[in-house]
Amino acid sequence: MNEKSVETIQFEMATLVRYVTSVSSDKNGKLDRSGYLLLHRLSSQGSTGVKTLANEFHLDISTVSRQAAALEQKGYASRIPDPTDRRAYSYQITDNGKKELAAYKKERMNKVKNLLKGWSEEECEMFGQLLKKFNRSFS
Amino acid sequence: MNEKSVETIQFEMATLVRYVTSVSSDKNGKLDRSGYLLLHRLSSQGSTGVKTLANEFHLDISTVSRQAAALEQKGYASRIPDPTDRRAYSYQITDNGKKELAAYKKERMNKVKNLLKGWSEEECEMFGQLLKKFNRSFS
DNA sequence: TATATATTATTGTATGATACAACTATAATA
DNA sequence: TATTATAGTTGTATCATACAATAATATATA
Repeated sequence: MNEKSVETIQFEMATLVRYVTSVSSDKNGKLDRSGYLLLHRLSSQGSTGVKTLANEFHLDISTVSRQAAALEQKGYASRIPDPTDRRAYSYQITDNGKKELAAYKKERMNKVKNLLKGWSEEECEMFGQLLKKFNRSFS
Repeated sequence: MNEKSVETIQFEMATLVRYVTSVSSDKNGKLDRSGYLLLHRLSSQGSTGVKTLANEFHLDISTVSRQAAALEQKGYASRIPDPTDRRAYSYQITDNGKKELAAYKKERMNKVKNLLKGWSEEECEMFGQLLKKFNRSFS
């Protein structure tokens, strides 16, 4: 394994996170990054409870619990009691949530598109696939 | 611009940040991610004040001020008064800071190396370069 | 020179994202 | 039935960030 490549990846990864972490602070009770990912999951793979979500995301249940509660509070998801297990709930995306998810995604895509100005088609494709592959390796 | 690529990048980027953001919680007063980047900067480009650092990092001065104070508190950097301007200070990495920087970097590299198992040399190289290019586009 | 303005940095306060620990309620098991 | 396991929430803590207010000093202007 080429040390230099690993070094670059490691450093640029930290740098990237610093950039992306800069609070977007859209405010107005809209979606935030964590809510976006959660809502995306609910939208693309259907309703489920916080435990499952936490496992999938490799996050603590308490973290997801709060994120889900925030989504519900904003009206983007609804908390539905499990009829077969009175401890359990599942979160389901609402129509309003679908709208906001689409809007937020569009906004994110515009930002990324802007950063990708001057990139070739191949580079974009490659970058996306490598990011995806890297993320898969966390699981 | 291929929408699909942008969509992938945008989504995987959010996912990546979620993974990396998971609190490492090494504790013990050691380095954290922000301290690592700051110390790296001080090490590779020399001493300077928080304003310059904040500009370079695209962070608020207050954020860097706290990060620098944390480094000083841990003994990894020292706060040196500017002899020509009594408002100003520069932060200089200490020997202890150099040691900790090297140790932290090594630790990070091991983690990344682990995630990169099974990747080809070319993929690693490409991923590093694309991350770098993407980060440059923030500036 | 005296006053006004700009600059460097710190500190107070707030939010987002996360974890761990304590707890409640319910289910499953021995 | 008594114990243990499970789903979820809430309290508390840390890291990472921003914005606003402030202190001290430097620079510019009247």
